[in-house]
Amino acid sequence: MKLLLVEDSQRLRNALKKGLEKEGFAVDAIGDGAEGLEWALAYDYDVLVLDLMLPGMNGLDLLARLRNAARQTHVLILSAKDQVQDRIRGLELGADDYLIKPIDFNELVARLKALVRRRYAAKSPITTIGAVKVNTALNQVWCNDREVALSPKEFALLQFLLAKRGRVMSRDLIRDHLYEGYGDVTGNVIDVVVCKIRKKVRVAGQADLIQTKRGFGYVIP
Amino acid sequence: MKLLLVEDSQRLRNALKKGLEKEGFAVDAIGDGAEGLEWALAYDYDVLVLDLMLPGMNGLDLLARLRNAARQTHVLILSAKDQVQDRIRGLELGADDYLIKPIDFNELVARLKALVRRRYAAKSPITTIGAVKVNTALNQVWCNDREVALSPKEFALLQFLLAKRGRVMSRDLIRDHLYEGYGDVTGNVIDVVVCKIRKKVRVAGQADLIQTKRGFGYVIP
DNA sequence: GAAGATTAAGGTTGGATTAACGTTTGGGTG
DNA sequence: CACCCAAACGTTAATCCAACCTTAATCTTC
Repeated sequence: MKLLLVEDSQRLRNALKKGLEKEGFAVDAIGDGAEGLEWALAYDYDVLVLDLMLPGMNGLDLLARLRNAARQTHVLILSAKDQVQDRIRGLELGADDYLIKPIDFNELVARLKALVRRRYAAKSPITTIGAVKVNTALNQVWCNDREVALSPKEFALLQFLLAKRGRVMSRDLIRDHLYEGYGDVTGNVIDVVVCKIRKKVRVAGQADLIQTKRGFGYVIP
Repeated sequence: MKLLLVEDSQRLRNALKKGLEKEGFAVDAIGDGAEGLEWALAYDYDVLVLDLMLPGMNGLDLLARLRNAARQTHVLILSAKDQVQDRIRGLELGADDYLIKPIDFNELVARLKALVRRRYAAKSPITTIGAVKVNTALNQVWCNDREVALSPKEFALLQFLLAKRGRVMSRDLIRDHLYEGYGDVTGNVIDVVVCKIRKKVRVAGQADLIQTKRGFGYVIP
């Protein structure tokens, strides 16, 4: 899940980035409003976390211009306790949710996941495919009623393919969704991660959860 | 692959033209903004590479007018590092991608190819012809409600003929689209691929999806 | 130092390409 | 008009190479 974080304070920015990455998000973190808008317009993020007080360009302006460019990216606003008017304005401009600083990290994660779920039109955080059950809210995977431990990256990949279920995802697309920035990651990383997931989530006598379409990419059918 | 390059500096223009032609693009290179707009409107380019700093007409104006004329041509912007505002404006106006000077030529080529791919993939995703249904978004082909697996090359060829439906495509044209850059592909490759597609997508008692116009090429009528 | 992420290397598979040969087409000729 | 021939096209089989899978080693991070 690709996430853009636009936040003034470097302390908070770094802390959030780290925490969110542990939760399986691929985070691009920007400190400047104008630059943030640039990134938001240039790429297709799953969700945007937006502080309202920004140098370069005000958070509300950023949001307005994003919506003006007809972008539907889900946006969660971070605001101070006394910025009631701004918060209202933000929701009017098409923000999808907001949190008041100081932030409860777990609540932030929960709300972000809800937004992502909404984006992919999944009603429930739990998906069951054959003998495999995935809970995207708790980052848990069950296989034949036994929990299997996936690493953050493994889980992120599984979750992404699940969100795009039925569609074949090329390695390029997967890479862009699992890693920050664009196009820098090379090699066979994706292959290896897929291999590991398969090994962990394998049920004897059954087709693999993740199938490969040679020359195109991977799918969960 | 028809490409329009609108770039002020003659040095860069010539260099890019040569390089891109070596990569298999058919390049029209223009140095003036107003003239560039004329060309962009006059022909149906696969992709437009647009410098922002131009004599005659500003690159952003050019882009605005192009979109104003309802042209969907994919546009890649070239800008200097400090032109953040212009870049944002460009993306808002409907540019599809941008690169910051100085340009990494390989990255330029990679991104241009991605844009062209997007162009041919993002038409209407589902086409039905007789008993055959093609979903270009999912890389799937259905024949009599049974999915048939096409290889990447087979799919690319089918997709190309579909995009040009009704028009007879010569082997040369097809080759140029399927084998960008490498140029000298000889032999009967196209014939073989067509044969394979036909075999896979054949419906008893019905004319083949792909028809051959002897001496001219292939069509999907 | 332990878990996870990434790179590297080897083995395997299947698509791409070539080449050879069979088939059709269309026009020229008696 | 029937025939023939050459070029264009169709099909199949064999070879080659790129994509893929897996394991192991190396690099990061906490």
